[in-house]
Amino acid sequence: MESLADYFKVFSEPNRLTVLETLRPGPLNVTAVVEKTGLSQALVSKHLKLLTIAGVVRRRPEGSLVFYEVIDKSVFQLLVQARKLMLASRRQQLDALAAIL
Amino acid sequence: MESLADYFKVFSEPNRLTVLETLRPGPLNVTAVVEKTGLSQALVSKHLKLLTIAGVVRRRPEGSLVFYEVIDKSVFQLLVQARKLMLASRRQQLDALAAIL
DNA sequence: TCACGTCATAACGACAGCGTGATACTACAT
DNA sequence: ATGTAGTATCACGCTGTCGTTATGACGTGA
Repeated sequence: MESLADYFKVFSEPNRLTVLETLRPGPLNVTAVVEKTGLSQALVSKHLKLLTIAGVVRRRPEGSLVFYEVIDKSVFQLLVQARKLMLASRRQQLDALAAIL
Repeated sequence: MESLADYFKVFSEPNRLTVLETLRPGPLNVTAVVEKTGLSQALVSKHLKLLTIAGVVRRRPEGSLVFYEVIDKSVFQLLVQARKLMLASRRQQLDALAAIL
């Protein structure tokens, strides 16, 4: 996680966001995430690894299972704020369009 | 701007963030941004176009110049919050490392 | 009209990241 | 020991995007 851009990059992938959302309610092991998301196991593992490296998620082996959980739930605040800005931007664009037409 | 991931993608590029930061104090024309950032003119134009499409920035032609300005300055709030989370994540990682060693 | 400064776009090569299929690794049960 | 379920990783093809160079388009002043 060198730059701020790299940090944003973590959340710039739909499937990765899906995985992250899956962990919102609480810790899950890999297979559970696979089932909830419908993504392939290899892909889920990759995204979880990336989220771990990014420090967003914590890895906790438990027997033969590996549980992942969100370290700081305030990341979801970031998602919320981003979504708000996104929607506001859309409105801005529509207004600009209306001004032209 | 389909998904939330796409919105994050807007801020996941170092040079694009640099351009955006340049516009923080106020509107600038393209050449001014080029000079402040040291990036090539073509590249700056591209990033500005993307930021415009994303609804982050507004394009305002004025004579032979084209000024760009940030529409909603609360995007910088997003950047700040992201940076905080990023730094917190780093601390988490160091703590985890220390626990192992 | 011509030249010039400003900005946008096209075409291209380079590279990173995604998703898949196959395979390795690990813990546990039989 | 062997098998099995769960997880990680490798190798690969593919697509998207980044940055550059070159060129096009537009407005302005001589």
